[in-house]
Amino acid sequence: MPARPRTRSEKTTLSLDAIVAATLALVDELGCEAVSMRRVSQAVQTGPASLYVYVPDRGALMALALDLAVAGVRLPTDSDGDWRARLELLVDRSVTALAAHNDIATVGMAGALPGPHSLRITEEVLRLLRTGGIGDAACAWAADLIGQYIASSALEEREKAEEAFAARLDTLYRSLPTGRYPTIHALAPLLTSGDGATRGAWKLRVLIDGLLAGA
Amino acid sequence: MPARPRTRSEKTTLSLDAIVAATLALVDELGCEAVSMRRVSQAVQTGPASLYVYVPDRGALMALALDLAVAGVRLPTDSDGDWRARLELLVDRSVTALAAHNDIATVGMAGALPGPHSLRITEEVLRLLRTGGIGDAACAWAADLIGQYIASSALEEREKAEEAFAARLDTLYRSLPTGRYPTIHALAPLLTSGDGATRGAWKLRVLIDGLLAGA
DNA sequence: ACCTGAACACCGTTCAAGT
DNA sequence: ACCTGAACACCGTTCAAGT
Repeated sequence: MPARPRTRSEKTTLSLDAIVAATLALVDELGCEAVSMRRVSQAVQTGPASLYVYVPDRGALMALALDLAVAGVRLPTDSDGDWRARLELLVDRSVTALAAHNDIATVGMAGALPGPHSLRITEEVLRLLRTGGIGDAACAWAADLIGQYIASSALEEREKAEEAFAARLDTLYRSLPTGRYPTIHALAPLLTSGDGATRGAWKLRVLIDGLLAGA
Repeated sequence: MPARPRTRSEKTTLSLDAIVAATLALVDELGCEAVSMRRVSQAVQTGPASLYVYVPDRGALMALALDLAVAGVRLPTDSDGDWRARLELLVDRSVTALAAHNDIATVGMAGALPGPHSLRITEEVLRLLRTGGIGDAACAWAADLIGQYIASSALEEREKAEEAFAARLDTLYRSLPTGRYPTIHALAPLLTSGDGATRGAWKLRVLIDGLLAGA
């Protein structure tokens, strides 16, 4: 076989998709804070300056990675039940998708504008709430509340260090002076009990119950 | 008058309190991301290495600043009404305190352990929920949910750039293709309507209604 | 004993220069 | 036209050396 006359060896052509995918993979591995433009550029085999051809700055790149994290979320279908069952399923899938990518949800709370995949989920949340007969203004605010819930819960449920954090919290609670913190002390076993999914389902139920109570 | 024989000129003695206060002031001014150990050390007139005598690392310093941000929150008293009114007041005060310090709430979501002032608020939230006759397990999970709500809302309501962000969101929503995002398009005016406080009060009401519905 | 200068191994971003 | 080396102005953290 003839020697291949490539100039760039194994190097894949640079593209926005490749850069964003590499970014998300690094977030999975190292967490958002440790993902630098330089590390991303290494992962796609260039220098840091080359990334700026595709992306205006680090924040925009992280926002793209956030949107990619949520790209695979499937919207519930008719066979998934009534509007409420479908809403709970959609929210749960969104939390799971984000939690699977370490602390990528922090990007959303940092004030990035939502990308197309996030918007697709927001659109469906709003549509389901309306199907449920919630008033328009309440839909708008409820979608906001649900968005907050998704981001917070994704952070709480993320795979890396969830149980480790719970254990540190538990130790803290038990070490607290009984005099100043009697209730925390009394409820300490409950405060860190249950896995993320169970707590999440409970919280989401509370949230929707509250919505319906006010309607 | 005699020449003062000071060696260190105007320099205040270094102390943990001074360092934490300087850190929070810089967060107010620049935002968490831009607050570096070097800038803090400048503000207290030393070199960066000196901070490590008082604090193990940047994360711990930010956690102390977070706790300081919430140190001034007054607990509601008997004259503030029943448990629910008092809970709503306490949560509102906590959100306001955090929102007054730029994006300091991000530190909480980044997984810092709660400091004594945060714990004092958690203790009172739990106590009030119990007073309301909520079951112990529900109290524990509800306190968690309320904590998430406080941090998220503080970020949403922070003074810097709240209205600017709402305007950017509004522009985005209106620019969306009607075909793919009909509901967002239809509700666009409502999605960014209302000031932070109004939305916050509404959300908190929903949350507690939901708690009571499930009890 | 307490403090810190200087160094190490990093950052994000820009821009002149190269192909 | 597209890409990037090299530089600029920063980082967090450590530790040997000073007082």
